Amino acid sequence: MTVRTRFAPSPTGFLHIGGARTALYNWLYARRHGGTFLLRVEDTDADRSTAESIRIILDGLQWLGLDWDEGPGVGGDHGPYFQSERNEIYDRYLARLEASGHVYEDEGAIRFRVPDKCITVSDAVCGEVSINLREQGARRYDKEAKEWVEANPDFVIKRPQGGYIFHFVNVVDDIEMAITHVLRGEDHLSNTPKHLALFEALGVNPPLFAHIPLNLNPSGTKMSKRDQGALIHEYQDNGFLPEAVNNYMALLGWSAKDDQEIFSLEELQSRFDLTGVNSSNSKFDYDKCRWVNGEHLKKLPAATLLAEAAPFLTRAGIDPNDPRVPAALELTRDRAQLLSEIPAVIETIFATDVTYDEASVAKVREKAELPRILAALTDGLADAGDWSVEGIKAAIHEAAGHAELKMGALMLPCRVAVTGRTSGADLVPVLVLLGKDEVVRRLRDFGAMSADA
RNA sequence: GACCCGUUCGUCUAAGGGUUAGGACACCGCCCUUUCACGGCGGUAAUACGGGUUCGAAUCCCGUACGGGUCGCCA
Repeated sequence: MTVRTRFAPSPTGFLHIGGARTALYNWLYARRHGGTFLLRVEDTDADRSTAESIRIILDGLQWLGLDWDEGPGVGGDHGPYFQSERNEIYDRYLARLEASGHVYEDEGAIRFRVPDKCITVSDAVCGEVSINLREQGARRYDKEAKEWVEANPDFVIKRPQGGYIFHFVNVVDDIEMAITHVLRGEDHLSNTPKHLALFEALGVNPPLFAHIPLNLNPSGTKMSKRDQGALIHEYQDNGFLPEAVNNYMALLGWSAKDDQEIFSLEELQSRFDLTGVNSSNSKFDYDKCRWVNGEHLKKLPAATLLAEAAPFLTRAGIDPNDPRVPAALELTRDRAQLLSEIPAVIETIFATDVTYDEASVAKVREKAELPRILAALTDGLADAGDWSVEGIKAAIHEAAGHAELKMGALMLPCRVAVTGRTSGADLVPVLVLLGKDEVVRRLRDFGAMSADA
């Protein structure tokens, strides 16, 4: 039997990390087993679904690289893939339930007759879970009034106005689309007996269910769209790599059972397994997510790094086509965890004016011998014969000798004079990229500025 | 509130009856680097609690506490 999994988002206007992770697990499972991953849009609630809100979700999946084999834009033999276009199919299934006496009308709505028996979900992650829907549904807790009210355990599957309800369309579509494995959030575990009852009434064997634990925010409550890291499009804006986001999402709720933390998508594909999915909720850790991104950044091929960083460079006023950019980018690999942090590391190379950081300047001015250091540096570098890493090092070394100081004593003043701050990219390569004239000019300017002050 | 699921360092997790309870992020220290980082080494830090079962429990069972979820003519 070929594995068929699906991601079935409802268009809410954003792709939430919880949804994205569900999509990832389904995608990985299908890819791992040579199966089919399909995308179905659950837009039965017409108020919320707009072309725009659907587009955002599709864009998010595309950015992550979670391509679907059937669904919007690619078609397939089990379409249409929008629930809003599948009414004729739902009508047909409803007719079957009517014929077998499983439904009845109640004030215009159609209710499904819930069986009075214990229904057991055999879940690949949670084990066996049993519920009697008739007993469970006989009363309902009114949260506002904080009291119990009588309830009809037979749940509605079609509104008086004609629209079908989630539980019903979800089951019908999983049948029609021949879904074999349903991996979804644990918030659906309590709904699953309803779905099993529908499968049984329709005489169809249910798919295998695997309810995955939820991702919580750092305070331990459900991630809302306001929580840091909740929205996929923000990862893109903030300078994350899609592969790193997939890596981190995979780690939230799944383990390869060894000590590996950094995975390429291909590795994830070959390693992902339901037995590695754990059963308790996890809290989102933005710092670790950043670290994972940094690790991926270090491994990126030069050309890819340039392509990924380009929009961020442009935004910071650096021309990605500048011939010095590839070399400059190499200086950022150990210093930036996000693409968005890259410009700050190297912008001084491309700037026409140095921006001096007050604290950094103050630190250097504490030194009594600063004028002597700057003079030695300026003269030494101006006379440097070979403007290369080795040549510059030799020149600085020589300058230190003339000033009767150690080379280390010159490096920080040089850094502040040339770049404006005490921290940044490896200094000597920066000097190389800057060019001798510019470096000497900056040293002179800083020297003059310090003499005035 | 009823029902369901869960509980190992602050966080993500490993250990499926016998380990000095392992790794990673974060944090702290040392080393390396004549700059800034990376890196290396080391440290602080966990089996929620109480009962069983067993020669032996993080691991199996029961209870309690805590957390999450579901209880719609939302998905």
